[in-house]
Parts: sequence; C-alpha cells; structure tokens
Amino acid sequence: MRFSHTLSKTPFLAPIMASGSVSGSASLVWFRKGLRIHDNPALEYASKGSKSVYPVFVIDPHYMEPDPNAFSPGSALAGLNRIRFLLESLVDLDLSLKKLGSRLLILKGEPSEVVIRCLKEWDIKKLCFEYDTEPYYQALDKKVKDYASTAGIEVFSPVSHTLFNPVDIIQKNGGRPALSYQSFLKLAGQPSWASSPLSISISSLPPIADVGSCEITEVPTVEELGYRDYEQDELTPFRGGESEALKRLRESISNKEWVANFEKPKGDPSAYAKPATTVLSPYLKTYTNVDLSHHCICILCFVTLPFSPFLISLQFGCLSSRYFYQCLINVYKNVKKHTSPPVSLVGQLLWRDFFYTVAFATPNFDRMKGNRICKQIPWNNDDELLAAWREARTGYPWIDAIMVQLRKWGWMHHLARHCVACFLTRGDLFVHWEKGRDVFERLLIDSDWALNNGNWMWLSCSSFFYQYNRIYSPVSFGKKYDPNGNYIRHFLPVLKDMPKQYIYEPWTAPLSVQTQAKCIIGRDYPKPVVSHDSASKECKRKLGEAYALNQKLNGQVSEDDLKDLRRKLEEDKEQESGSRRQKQKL
DNA sequence: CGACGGTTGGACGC
DNA sequence: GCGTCCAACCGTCG
Repeated sequence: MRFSHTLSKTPFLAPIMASGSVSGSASLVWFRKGLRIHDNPALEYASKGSKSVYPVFVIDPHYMEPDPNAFSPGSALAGLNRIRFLLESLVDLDLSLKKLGSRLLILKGEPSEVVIRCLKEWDIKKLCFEYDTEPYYQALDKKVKDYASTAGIEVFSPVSHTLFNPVDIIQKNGGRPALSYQSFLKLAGQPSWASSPLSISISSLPPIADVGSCEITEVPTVEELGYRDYEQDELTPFRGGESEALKRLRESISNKEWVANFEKPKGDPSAYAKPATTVLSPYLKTYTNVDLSHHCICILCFVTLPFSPFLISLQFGCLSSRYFYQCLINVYKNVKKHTSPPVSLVGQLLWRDFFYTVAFATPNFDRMKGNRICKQIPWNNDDELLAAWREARTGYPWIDAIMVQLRKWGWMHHLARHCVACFLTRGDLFVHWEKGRDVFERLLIDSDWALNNGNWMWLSCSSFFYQYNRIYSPVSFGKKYDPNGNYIRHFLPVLKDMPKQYIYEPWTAPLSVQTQAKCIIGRDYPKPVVSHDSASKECKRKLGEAYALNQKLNGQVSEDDLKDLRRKLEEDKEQESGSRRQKQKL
C-alpha cells in the first residue's frame, strides 16, 4: 500500500482482519493518550487473533472532579476546556469503535486498580496500551505490568506517540540526550518506519464479551462530572476528537503549496478569528473558515501550538504524529522544492520529539531542584505578582489580553506564549517558571508534559536558551504586529475605546482621555504591577549573578547557595538605591 | 581552547 | 523592511 492515497478522500486500506477468530482469547486495549483508530498498533495487536477485545478508558476522579478552590472552572489539574476537549475526544472514539462493532468502556477510579480488576474479572490474556514516557505513566504502568507478569498476561506496549523511540536516540548518544536541536537532528536521522505503510484503517473489531460486575458507563458530560455554573464565554472554540483532526489534516495537506512552503513564519501573535457573537456555533464557523495560510502558523514549539485542531490533536493522540509525518513527506515528494527543519512543518514535529527525548532522559525534568539541565536561579515567591499575571491584571494590556485568551480559548499563538512566559519569569516578575508551568498545564487544551516543561525552561533561560538579555517588551512587541490594538480591544473590552496611541500603555493617557474612553486606570483597569524598564534591568542583573554562581559551582548549586544569593541580591539592591539617594542629595 | 551558531529581542538609522 | 549594534549567554564541534 503506497502512501499516495493520503491525499484522496479514501483513507488507506490496510485493514486488520481479526474478527471471527474463534481460537483466540480476550484482550484489553487500555486507552490513555492515543485516542484514535488510525495508526494504533496497540489496538491492532489486540484485535489480532482475539475472540474478544475490551476497549477501556479509565476516568481518574483526581483528574476530573471539580475543585472549588481552583482559580478557574475545572479540576485541580485540568481546566474545564481541557476536560471538555478530552471528553469530546472520547465521544468520538466511542462512535468510531461502535462503527467497528465495539464501543468504548468507561470506568472510574484509580487507573491501575481499575485495569487490574478488569484483567482479573474478564480473564484477559493480552493487555495492550501505548507506551508513554511521562513519569506519571511510567509509575502507573509499572504497577500494571508487574501484576500482568505475575498473572501470566502478555503485555504489548508499543511506542506510537512520537516519531522516534526516545530510548533509541538516547542510546545513540551514549546515554545522554541531545541538548540542541541540530545535534538532535543528526542523531535522529530518518524514522525507521518512514517508508513503510502505517495501519490506518480497521474494518471490524472482535466483540466485547461479558463485562461481569465491572461498572461501565457512557462518556460523561461535563455537567455529569459536576460542572454547572460556568460562563458560556469561557468555552473554547476548539473541538476534540480524531474525526475532526483527520478532516482538518486532509484539508490542510491538500494545499500542497502551503505545506511545501511552510517556513518559520513571521507569525502574528495578535491574529485571532473574530467571533461574530458569543454563541458558540457561529463562533466556531468563523473560526473554521479562517484562512489556514494566515492562522495555522503553527509551530509545535510550546506544546504543539497551532491554530488548528489537527495540530492541537497531537497531544491527546487524536492524530498520529507518524501519520502526519508521512502525509507531509508525501507532499514533499510531489513538489519541486520544500522547506526544511527547523522551520518546516516536519521540523515542528521534530521539535516535539526533541523535547520528548530530553524529558525522558532527564530526572526531575519538571522542576528546578535536582534537574541536571536546569539552571538554579533564585526566583522569588511572590504570590501577589503570580496572581496578577494569572488573572490578567498586570496592567500591561498586551500581557493581560493574552492571559484572557488563554483562559477563554485554552490556546494562544506561540509568540504570545513566549511573551507572557518571559514576562512572568526572567523578563519582569521573576516568578518561578514552575508556577507559570502549572497555569499553562491546566488551561491549555494542547498542553503536554514534556513540551510544556521544556518550553518554560527555554523561556525562563533555565535551559536550552540562555540569552537573558533578550527580553520581550510587554509594550512594543505586540505593537509591531497590531499597532491599533485590536487584539487587546477584543480580549479586554474595558480598553476598547482607548485611543490607539495609549492602548499599549494606558497609564500614560491623560485623565481626560481616560474619562473619554470610560476607563480610569487604577479603577477600571489596573496600573502596571511593575515598571518594565526597572524590572527588566533588575531581572538581567539577577540572572547574571545566578549564571555566575552556577558556573562557579559547576551546576552543583544547593538551596543554601540560593538563599545566600538571594540575600546578596537584596543587599546590592539596597546599596544601589542608597547610593542613588545620596547622589540625589548631592 | 576558540570559533560558531542558536526557530522568532530592542532600538536606531536608513 | 533591513542592517547594525547592544552585550555576551550557552552547547557543540574541531
């Protein structure tokens, strides 16, 4: 089967003929990510030679239950938009499985306990699930695999979420991950499966046998999970699920020019699809009609990034990154010239693998302490500043508008992500990147453990990127793209009548102008929490000192060392302001 | 050890 | 819209 079918409406036909085999036994497919039928080796293997297949998804209440103390609607770990996106993906998966004569079995509880109970109850002989490199799944899967091995159950756990097996690449490099993109490219080379067909179509599945005493439910709605009093305008226009992802993918790759010429775009972080109303359906319609060439300037950089459901869908695995890769290569074959990594579309997929690989090889990748590749920096612990950033009241309209978009849409342009991440950490507020990471993780519908942590380290100059003198200006960066401030006016309606010349710095507007615009700074919209000029200078000074300490101690910076550095920085600051006062006296 | 390049900074001059 | 300077970081490679 050649890949040239990709562009046609008919999907590849590499059907798995498995049903009807009477001699087989029962298999369980455990879905976690990889919420798809196409290119799903775990599902394919389970269905081969089994007389019955149980497709299972376990809802962990810890992940889904409403948390009344959270700063926005959602659970402690996931915002409502993220939860909805996941549920939509599950509904779509259930529908697809039903078309194949099966269905998705939803169970609730601690996932390893639930899966082990199912293995016993259903007399499972084969357990199949996608391999996952995240520490959470590594620990979870160990419990389940340990049980399976004592019970004599075969476990099949293929790598199918990324282009490469991170283990292979780390081994090639003598046990250490590449820390730069270029060295990663050299190590990685071509994926082994690049020119062989992926299994992207299944004609039928073996049936589900008796479910015994296990409690099975349908995919719950957000209301059934206990979410009731949320604002309609806080709901994302993005829809989850494999069907939508594949549809969008096919539409996008049918534009060969766009795929071939995709280049690190001069992306416009202020571009957004202007909703006609707050009602969702026309909103969605407007958005899906947006010209992809302008808006799908999607870099997978901060997570996956994209203004497009098919790229967002990589996260939950509604779309296979390998299938996407093959589609892109297929387009490249049919055009005279095309762009290359890091700027090409394939280059974006490789960024994703880059972060997965380094994350897998780095203990404590999601924190500063004990993280070999992370600079030890004396971030402050200012909850007031953090809250101002999180709640879109820093007083910098460009920053606040982006934070509103994050909350409402669960998505913003990658350069917009850069701006707010830089502002929170090394640029202005000097708040710990882990705090910002938590907010993104919860609110982004495309957040991903490896990419999110990697990019927060990148933006905070903790790893990968170290040019801490380059700071995004919370005023001029956005102005470059959107001098009229339309993006700000949209997401911060309180500023909608502020004249163009003050929209990025409304505190500089004369009181008469503020009155005219019906927005008094300090009353209707906050004054800046810090002065960017002095705050950014201060940040550079602290980063310089912290880097020097890291170098001096060869990365072995203890908590006491950081405490000492904090004290020193405070003293220097007082001395400086003291000498400034003296100068003024003289 | 030194040179080189790094997916996307800002300000300024032209 | 492009080049230059600013100041000068890091990992990689020879």
